[in-house]
Amino acid sequence: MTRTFVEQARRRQIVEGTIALLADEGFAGASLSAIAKRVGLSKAAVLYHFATKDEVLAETVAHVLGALVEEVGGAVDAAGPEPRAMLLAYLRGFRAHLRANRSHVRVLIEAGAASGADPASPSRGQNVAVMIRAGQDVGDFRAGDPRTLAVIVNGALDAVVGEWLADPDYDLDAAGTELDAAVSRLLAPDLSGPSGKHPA
Amino acid sequence: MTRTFVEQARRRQIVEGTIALLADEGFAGASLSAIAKRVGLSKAAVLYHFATKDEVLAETVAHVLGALVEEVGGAVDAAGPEPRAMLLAYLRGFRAHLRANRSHVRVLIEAGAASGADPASPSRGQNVAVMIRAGQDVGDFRAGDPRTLAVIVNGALDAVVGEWLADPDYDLDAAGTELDAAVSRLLAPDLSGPSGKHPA
Amino acid sequence: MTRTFVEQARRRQIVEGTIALLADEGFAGASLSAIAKRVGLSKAAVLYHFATKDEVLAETVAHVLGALVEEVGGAVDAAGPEPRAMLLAYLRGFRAHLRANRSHVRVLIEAGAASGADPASPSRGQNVAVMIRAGQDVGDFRAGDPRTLAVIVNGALDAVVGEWLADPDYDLDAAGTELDAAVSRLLAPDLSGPSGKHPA
Amino acid sequence: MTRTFVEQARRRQIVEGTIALLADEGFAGASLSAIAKRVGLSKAAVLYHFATKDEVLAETVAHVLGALVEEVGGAVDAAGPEPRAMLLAYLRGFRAHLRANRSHVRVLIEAGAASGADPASPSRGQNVAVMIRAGQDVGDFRAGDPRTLAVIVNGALDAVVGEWLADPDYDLDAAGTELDAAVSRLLAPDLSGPSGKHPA
DNA sequence: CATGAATGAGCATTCATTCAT
DNA sequence: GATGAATGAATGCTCATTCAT
Repeated sequence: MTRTFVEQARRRQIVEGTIALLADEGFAGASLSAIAKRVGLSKAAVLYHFATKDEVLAETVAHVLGALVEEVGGAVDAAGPEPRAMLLAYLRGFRAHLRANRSHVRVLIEAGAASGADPASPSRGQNVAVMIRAGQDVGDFRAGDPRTLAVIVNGALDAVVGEWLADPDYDLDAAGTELDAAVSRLLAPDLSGPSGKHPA
Repeated sequence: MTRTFVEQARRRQIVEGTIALLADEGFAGASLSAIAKRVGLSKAAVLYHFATKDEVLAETVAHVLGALVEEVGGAVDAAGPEPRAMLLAYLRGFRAHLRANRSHVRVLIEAGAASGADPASPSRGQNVAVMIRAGQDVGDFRAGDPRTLAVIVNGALDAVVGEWLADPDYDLDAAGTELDAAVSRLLAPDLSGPSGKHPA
Repeated sequence: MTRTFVEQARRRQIVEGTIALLADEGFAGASLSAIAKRVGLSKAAVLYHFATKDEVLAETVAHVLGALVEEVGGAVDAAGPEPRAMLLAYLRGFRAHLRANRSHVRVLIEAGAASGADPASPSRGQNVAVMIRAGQDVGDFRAGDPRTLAVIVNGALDAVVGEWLADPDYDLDAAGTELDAAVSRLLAPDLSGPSGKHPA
Repeated sequence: MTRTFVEQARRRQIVEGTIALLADEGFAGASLSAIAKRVGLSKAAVLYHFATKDEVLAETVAHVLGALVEEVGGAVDAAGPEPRAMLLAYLRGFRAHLRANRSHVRVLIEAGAASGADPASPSRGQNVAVMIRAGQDVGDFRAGDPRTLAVIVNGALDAVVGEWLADPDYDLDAAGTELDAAVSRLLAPDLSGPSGKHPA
């Protein structure tokens, strides 16, 4: 179970190469020999460090997801405890992380499309839903099913990043500003009345 | 060039089977023999009706996309010329079509993820952008880059449908109502001033 | 066994198409569907007239061979009975027939290469050998193993025609004149002595 | 680029097996699995050493051709510089090499029939033509188009070897002696006059 | 007579995986 | 640690042939 330092470095190296390969060719083009060639090792060497090709891919996705969660999670935590600020930090941190790690985007998209509905683990939706519910509780956000609102917010966020991936000329920062405003508006409480209570 | 009626029926039957298979296994599992087994034919028989496996997949995607475009496009056109009504018809028609054709959803998702950014052809974003711009011109929608707003709306819409695909217990109708409201809000013009002019 | 007139015409038509196809693509490219397409029939229609694809090919080769034997044989018989004149008629008739039926050449070459050594049936060599032996008996040709001399003459003849097939600019008539001279010389009796007697 | 010694041995082994297979079944029967079975490997193993089945066949033909050219070319060069001696060395060396490598013959025949007109590369004819022209220049050979004379000589040579391939009882040595005599006669200069000048 | 439809066998090739070294 | 060698299973596709109509 305990891995030597060198061993960990080799695994990391293989994962990095796989990310780069996935960014260029997608999962469909990620054969074991393609991975090996990218990393500069033999196929057998890759399978020496990983039991299986699927393990390589799983760890690659986990790594991408982990990096995202770590950075974005940190930013969100740092922005606490007001829900509005946390949600904003989430939106901005998410975009910032992927702008800085463009090659991660395709991994996330295809991993999401292949498996469940949500690219970044099922818990992503839940985390955002929790933030939204908290905002509703303090009256920052309007009423509405938190789960669905979270789905909407995440969907919009993913779509903006995806558009940038497909078209590098697309201005992600400008779009991000637009997105922040849109999320603000769609979650803004009604002017009249208290609302605040979430139903479902 | 002209195909006999029976021939068209067979092709249709193969396409339907492929849709069902893709819904269950995704593109990665859609080998020719899997398709053939699903349809109840031999591999060679499938290739008798289609020149190539890729042609089967292409026609399948085209069929799914065509059905979507036809129904949703019809609903939008019927909703006539006010942009708000058209956009609402788009959101509702899209959900209604996919609720009635659940197996189409995964085809759209994976087809979109594989090719460009947008599942339903690049023009989907443009069509929605045009509706949004029209709404801005008549003062129904607030200012903001139509392209990004369209990306946001479509992203939210896709995410809601995707959530329903991943979790059949998810109440798509309730979520849809929530989504309509959210889109309304995020596009609603500011109370003060006319604005209405789109920048980019 | 007895075939109707129409039936024979259809078979002939298929054979002609196959000859043309073989001239263009060779045996390797002569799939049943390629044959059918060339003739303008369905695969099934071809197999209605012939039990088997191999039967099509066999009859095609037989037809090509038959045409050759008939014309050349006629010319040789007409030139008789002097062996020298007959052999000359053979050489000229062979070239003339293939110059007039260029598409037959590749059929003969590939049929010969695929099966035994001699393109045009094993008996071709024997017939030429008989002519040579006759010439030796009357003192027109020098001594030497008739079988080998026949092999040499036929080999030279085939090579000249093959060269013309490979290079349409090659002057077959000039080469033919050269060949006739060469054969004359290589079979010419020695000036001194009687010889004439064949050994083996 | 550089291949290990063991790797070269394996490739050679596969090539040898392919030669044997081609001798028995011809190109038409040389499927990859037939090759693999002959060598005692799996199909995948053969494709591990060669990128492609066509590469196997190409290297096989190249090997056969190379061995022929090397041995015969060496014999011809050693016989130099008189044209008559060189041509004789060519005829004898060619037969000797193929008598010692019977399995090569069918490879040469079918490779030649498949591609251009001439089994052993287009340059074979040219090389012989050059020898003939040289002999004409020194008055050893009679006048006549060197290209056609080369075609005739090579055709006769191939035919003799082909006859021996088809009938193992055929006495190749006796036939070779006969062939040498025949070529001598057909190229012998006229008794009267010098001639020697080649026209075309 | 002729064909559209269908199929099983075979094709070359790719793949993830195993193993001796 | 790492790799070259090898393989069985699966891939998309072509083929000659069958058969109901």
